[in-house]
Amino acid sequence: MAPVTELTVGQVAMRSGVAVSALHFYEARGLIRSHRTSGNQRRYGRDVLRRVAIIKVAQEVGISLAEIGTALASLPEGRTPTRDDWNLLSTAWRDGLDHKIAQLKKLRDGLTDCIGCGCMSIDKCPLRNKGDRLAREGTGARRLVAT
Amino acid sequence: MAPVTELTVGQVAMRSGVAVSALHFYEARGLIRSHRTSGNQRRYGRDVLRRVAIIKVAQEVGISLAEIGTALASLPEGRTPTRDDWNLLSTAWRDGLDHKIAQLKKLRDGLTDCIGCGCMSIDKCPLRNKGDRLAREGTGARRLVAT
DNA sequence: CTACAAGCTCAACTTAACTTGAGGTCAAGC
DNA sequence: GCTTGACCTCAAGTTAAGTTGAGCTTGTAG
Repeated sequence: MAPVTELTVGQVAMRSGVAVSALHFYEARGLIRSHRTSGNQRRYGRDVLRRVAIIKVAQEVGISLAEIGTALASLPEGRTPTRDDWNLLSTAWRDGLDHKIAQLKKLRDGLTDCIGCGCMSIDKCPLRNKGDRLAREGTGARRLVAT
Repeated sequence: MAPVTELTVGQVAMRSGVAVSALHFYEARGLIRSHRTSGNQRRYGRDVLRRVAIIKVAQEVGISLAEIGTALASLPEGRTPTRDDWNLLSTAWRDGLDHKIAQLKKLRDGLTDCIGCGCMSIDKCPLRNKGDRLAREGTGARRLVAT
């Protein structure tokens, strides 16, 4: 009964709101997968929509495609992510988000505290030191919110 | 009395914790400035330390170098930023920070709400839609925390 | 059966924020 | 007066996450 309703790239692009080129890109990165028609055109299962949705949400939370890829790879291959899968991922990501929020708050509070002092001394300013510690958290990441 | 104690790039790099190449880069971007010795070497006034500190803090808060440059440009040319100057900048940036924190919180809460639903439908999931709106906030910015 | 939209691949371009390297100069110690 | 380390300039490379374009193939509507 349920006709497996395969989707073309264009359709996925339209329904997910990401560009076709981005879908190609995600596929090259192993984040999504497709099979091909006899004419070499991509066809996607419905699960791709959910995967793309997850990708976008995760990105907004500040997770890199690489990390998203790792997380998605942990899901049963080719299966539509279940509620439990999603549960796992979102919980982990939410924790990361909490962490990030906490960091920003610290920064903001430091900013507030520092408004009066005007020192910004590298050695003495609490804001600077807080910042340094923050900046060193990731391994060699120089991008702002790499993690 | 106060010997104006000029600093070399190397010294600034050491004391500020940023690479020499980064200082060159900031200078090229107009974020800091130096004058040259007869032998064409850079010499910095002490104010550069504060400027660099401001740059780093602002970056951690997710402000781009371009924006930082604009803000710094509004400071009296060549003067060591005063407490009032810093006050102005930090207040403005703190507002941005508050905004960003609020956004992330919304996202986190959406994530929490969605844990059970497992839907992630593009059209119906509140998280997705919230995210979309968020993503469209900046003008064509595709980088995560461009603003 | 023929347009023409939609797909395909692959390479190159984009932006931010730097880093790395090549090739050459300056300054300070011995 | 020479060696060594810090500087200088300028060009090219790097990463992330895609986009853009060229040149070619598919598929579908009329």
